[in-house]
Amino acid sequence: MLNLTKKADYGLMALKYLAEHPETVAMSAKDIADAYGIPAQLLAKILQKLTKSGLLKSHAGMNGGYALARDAREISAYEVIHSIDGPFFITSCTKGTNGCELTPSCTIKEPLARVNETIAGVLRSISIYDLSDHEQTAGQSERSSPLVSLAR
Amino acid sequence: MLNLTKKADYGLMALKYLAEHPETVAMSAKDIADAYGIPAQLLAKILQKLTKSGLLKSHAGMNGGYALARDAREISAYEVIHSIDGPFFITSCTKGTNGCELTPSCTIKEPLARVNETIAGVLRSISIYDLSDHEQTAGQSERSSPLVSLAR
DNA sequence: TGAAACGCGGACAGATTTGGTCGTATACTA
DNA sequence: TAGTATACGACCAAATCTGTCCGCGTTTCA
Repeated sequence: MLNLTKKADYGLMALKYLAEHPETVAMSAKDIADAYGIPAQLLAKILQKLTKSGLLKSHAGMNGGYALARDAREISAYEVIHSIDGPFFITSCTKGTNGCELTPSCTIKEPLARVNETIAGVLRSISIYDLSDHEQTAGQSERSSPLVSLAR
Repeated sequence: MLNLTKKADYGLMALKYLAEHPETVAMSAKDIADAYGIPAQLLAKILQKLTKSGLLKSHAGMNGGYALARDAREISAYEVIHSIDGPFFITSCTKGTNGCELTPSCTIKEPLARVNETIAGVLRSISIYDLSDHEQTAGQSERSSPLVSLAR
């Protein structure tokens, strides 16, 4: 199906939300969850993962919560998805540490590995900032660089 | 996890196999399954789907089997995946016919829809022929066109 | 004309993944 | 020390995926 898990969606939404509220020092998992109507405890676990990956900073205790560890422009969708869902591979055989032993004749994964890398590149080129609504819709200044360039 | 299902893998492998044996009039599902060591009955159902989608031609009866309905260059990986796994969307909310009603605030899917379209474009640009081993590794004549070009 | 080889298609069971909850421990603040 | 928040593991339910079984229609060939 080639789709992200709901967890990754939630993670992206949460980071987007944080990016849109830069004035707030920290937002609790519950605040964000309520804003989007997603399960608070589930989101909490997702944010914990993102914290462990270094994308978020956490602060326990009263008035605690989460905040972006870096500028929204410096956090790519790829990092978020990778942190939550783990390394993704388009082919199911590339999963294990050892290639598909069962089907040594699976010669298909070599070409698809390039496709995989292309998709990863696309996701790497998207930042949380790109996802968020930044109202200053002036000229598309930093839109000059192509999102993808794939050479063989 | 953003990966293809095993069925899609199997389907691509089977088409690749057919593309590499153009001299054969028809190959039975069992033949292909044996060649790769994948479950024959499962592959049979996959090939049936591909037949219904018009990517394969089938022939029942003795010495029957499947053959590519078009030239391998004219069948894209996108078509194969789409036939087997159905329409894929990177975001889980874009799934239903109606957007995510539960979370009307899910403003994330709009930017990701473009990513989705990019990935689809990549897959559309890959043909079964690209996957197969075509021994005439002369000059990369038809490799001049870029696989992806994404403008905003 | 009948048997063998093959595609067609639904039903279904087992395995795996995902989504979500609960409980408890820990950290910080007032 | 009470209250609020993160941290983390165990656990369950639902959905999905993988694979099998079975009966049927079709074609070929002896």
